[in-house]
Amino acid sequence: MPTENLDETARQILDAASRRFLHYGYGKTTMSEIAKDCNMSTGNLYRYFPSKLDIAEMFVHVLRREQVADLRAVLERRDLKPRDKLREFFVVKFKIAYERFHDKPKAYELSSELMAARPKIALEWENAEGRVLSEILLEGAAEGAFSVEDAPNTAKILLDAAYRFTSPAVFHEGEFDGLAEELNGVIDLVLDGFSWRAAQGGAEKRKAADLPA
Amino acid sequence: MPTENLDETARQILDAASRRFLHYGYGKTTMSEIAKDCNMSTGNLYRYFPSKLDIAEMFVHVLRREQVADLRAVLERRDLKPRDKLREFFVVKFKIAYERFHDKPKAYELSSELMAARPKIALEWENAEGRVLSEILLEGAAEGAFSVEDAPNTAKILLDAAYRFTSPAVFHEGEFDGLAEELNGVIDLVLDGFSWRAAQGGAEKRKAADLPA
DNA sequence: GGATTGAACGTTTTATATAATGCTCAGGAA
DNA sequence: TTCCTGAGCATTATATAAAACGTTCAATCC
Repeated sequence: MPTENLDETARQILDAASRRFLHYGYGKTTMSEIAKDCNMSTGNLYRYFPSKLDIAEMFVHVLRREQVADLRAVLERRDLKPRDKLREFFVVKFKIAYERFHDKPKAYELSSELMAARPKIALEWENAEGRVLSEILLEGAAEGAFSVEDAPNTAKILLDAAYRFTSPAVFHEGEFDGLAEELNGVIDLVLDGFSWRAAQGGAEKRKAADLPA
Repeated sequence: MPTENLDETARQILDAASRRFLHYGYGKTTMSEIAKDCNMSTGNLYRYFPSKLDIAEMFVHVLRREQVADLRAVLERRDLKPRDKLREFFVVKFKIAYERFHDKPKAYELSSELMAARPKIALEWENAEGRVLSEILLEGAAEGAFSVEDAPNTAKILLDAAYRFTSPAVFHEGEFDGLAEELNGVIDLVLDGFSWRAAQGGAEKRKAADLPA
């Protein structure tokens, strides 16, 4: 997905659309409004974007790049050990989801509509986050703090375990503090799981023999 | 919530309503249809239920009692050790959510509408499940398999960690096997966490000193 | 007198008509 | 030739009218 190598006109269109998306929402901004903001005709918009939905896709692409950058910033902090980075990764992700939902309801609505129309781009985003998390895991493995057999898969499992705190479809009211505490509880348990695996000298595999016939 | 000590007429109403709810959905079944099925007037329905929504509430109450009974059956199995009960608890809960969503879409829709109108009853249900899970944890603690400081709170944390696999708002397609595998990955990690805590001889507390200033 | 009815009320849902929107493309401007 | 326009088309959204619905209660029945 290009976002720097955009024609200047395309950037102008994207900016105008973004302002209206944030203020009025996707459904309430029209192509002719965007065109008027840019002093051009509706037809000309289509020389830079195939459709209105593609403008929206580029818009959330920019938003999400910022989010992934915030998460990557956690990875690059020098003052945190891998275990603390792991916790901080999810705290930041939780805050992003919570604040987005509460402060930018229009952006949330836009994301929802886009996900419904373009399910695939949700996967790309998850993968980008998973890659950052994998790097944290590998760093921890290198230092002996974790014992990670398959970093991408472990990252996916961790993202699953924290899903409750990062899925925007879930938040309801001013329950931030309670949720944050529960998230820390999950992270505590997960970190203890890693401690156990590290102490065992390797990733534990579930033993099928333990299950009844 | 009473469900056995129901007037026979109330039971008749509930049965008629349930059939229509499952077949046509909540919105598409009318009070006059229910009344006609029971050979009575619409007015008479209100002598047994305060409103249509209360009939729906009783309907899902019955459904969910069955689900909690399925979960409690796991607790009472003699052939499973506590750790396996914990895994089985979540596998059963996952299957319930998945099959409900795929096989009984109308019941799912009904649940959603009821949750929107009566948010409190979702909490009751969660608490009922949490109680069963707490008992599994306490059993494990008694045998030394787990080290659990606060069983209800730990149960809540575990339910959070498995939220991805039990929230009906999440399922999309025939992704059952993949999700089941990920759920087992989460359980593996959680069980390793419990192993660590048991080995440490007590529930680990997160140390604030570990976090940077 | 206690149990039941069904017409009547205010509200919600649905059906319909009307306006607005996303997008295309033949033609004009640079 | 290259870039741009805006009227026109099919579709979607909005506004409005009509029907149906949940609920109540005075009248009716047993």
